[in-house]
Amino acid sequence: MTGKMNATCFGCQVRHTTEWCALNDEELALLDGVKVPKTYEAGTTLFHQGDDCAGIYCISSGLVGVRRLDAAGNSTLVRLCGPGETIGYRSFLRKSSHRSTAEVMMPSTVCFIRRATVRTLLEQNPNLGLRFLDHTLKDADDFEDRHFENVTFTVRSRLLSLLMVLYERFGHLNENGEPVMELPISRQDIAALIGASPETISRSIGAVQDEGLAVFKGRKVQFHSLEALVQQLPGA
Amino acid sequence: MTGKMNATCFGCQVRHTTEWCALNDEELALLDGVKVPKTYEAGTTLFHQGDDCAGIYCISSGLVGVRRLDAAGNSTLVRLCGPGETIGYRSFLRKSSHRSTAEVMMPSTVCFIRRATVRTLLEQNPNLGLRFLDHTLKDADDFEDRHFENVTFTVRSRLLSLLMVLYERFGHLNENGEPVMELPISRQDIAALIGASPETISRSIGAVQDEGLAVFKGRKVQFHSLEALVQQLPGA
DNA sequence: CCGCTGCCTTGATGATCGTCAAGCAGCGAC
DNA sequence: GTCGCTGCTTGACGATCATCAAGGCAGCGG
Repeated sequence: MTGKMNATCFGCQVRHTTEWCALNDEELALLDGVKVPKTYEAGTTLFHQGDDCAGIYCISSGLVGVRRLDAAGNSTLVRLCGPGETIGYRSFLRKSSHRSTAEVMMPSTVCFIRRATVRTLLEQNPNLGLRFLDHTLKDADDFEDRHFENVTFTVRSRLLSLLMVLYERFGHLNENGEPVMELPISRQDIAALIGASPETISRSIGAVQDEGLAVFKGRKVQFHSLEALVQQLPGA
Repeated sequence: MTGKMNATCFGCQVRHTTEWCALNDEELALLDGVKVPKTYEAGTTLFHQGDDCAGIYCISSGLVGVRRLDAAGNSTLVRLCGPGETIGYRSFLRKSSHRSTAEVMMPSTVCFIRRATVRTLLEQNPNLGLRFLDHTLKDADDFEDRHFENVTFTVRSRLLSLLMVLYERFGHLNENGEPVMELPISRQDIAALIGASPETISRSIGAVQDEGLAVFKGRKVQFHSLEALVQQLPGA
């Protein structure tokens, strides 16, 4: 079942943040005609690691997690993608199979665009290619940053850093004007994201709580002061 | 001083592995006329973190290290670039300042190409843009892999992995048919690359040696058997 | 030849973090 | 309700790793 509001690309709320903002009306009509929008419930997988890349996915709402399997077969959350983000595009551009698994983390509506369609659009509109280039450049820089963080930060710092990133997307002020957030992912996934064991994360959260920076109740977090938290991050 | 052999792009040994393989003879002549080739000795820095991106650098021989400064001001080696690789191109494409410092690690000859020249070539030849896209895609995937490695591998595994990567570029068989290699970087830089302290690296090297996998003497390494070493890497 | 300096090693110690195991809270199924 | 499941927490322990400090060893200038 698909929500009425996002049924067409023209009405899509997040289009201007995606690669597709490079398209003109005619091209957008083409895209609109062949895209496959769908709402998924949490737990669904869009594609599996090793699958052929059949096309790319454009998230219109919700949250999708990208996972990778290690040598032992354990699935590790590598990153999160939200509304306005495109996934599977790198495998598409490299004409290779998927290097990771995409799993829906929250109820989400996602549009699928077949490989052939994207190719046609890319040939018609060179600006679309530049958008993909921009996206790839940003991804490369992001991964470089995260690699640097993992090497130079402690688990505690990485946790605080992740909390701030999540807050930017999922946080808000409650009725008392206090910054609060509902964590979109489990502690196990938090652990995988920052490269630590779930137990260590649990203890780290406890420590952050003891210092009065935030209060955790299940997946609900209430921060005492965002400024105090930012100050604790490496780099002043 | 510039070596005679690599004085022109047409004679450049590594051109077919660079982005410039997309250029036709006419475009190559343009590039050849304005490029600035130079040989640097070890220790020189090509550009500093935070500098404006004046153009891109194409390594024709030698080795260049990419460093980043952490909050405390320590410089940590992030990656190595060898002949046929282009550096500074992501800052150029994003029209931003350099996110890292490039330091010559071995005597190297490097060609500098001014920003305006690259722009002109990009406008003339769309294939060149595709080459840059490919390079960026590869970089993004590489960083994703390394992030995954850092999170899931131990220091020992990361060391062995790095040794194999270095061997592919700097290793060879000696007169007795044994695989040997001269390490291009210091232990401190090895430590930074894999995210560990120099002391831990020293001890890790000792352990690898005790197990008979390799013998280290200063920067000289002699492997007992590459197959045995590969088997020790995670993922069978 | 001496002393210096940078780089590497080694040892001792403690902090951090992973692992194993048990207990607990929430939650849906029945 | 209560059973069982899953995810989270806690404790105890050991392995790993960083830190501090001392010493060795080459290269180099005096």
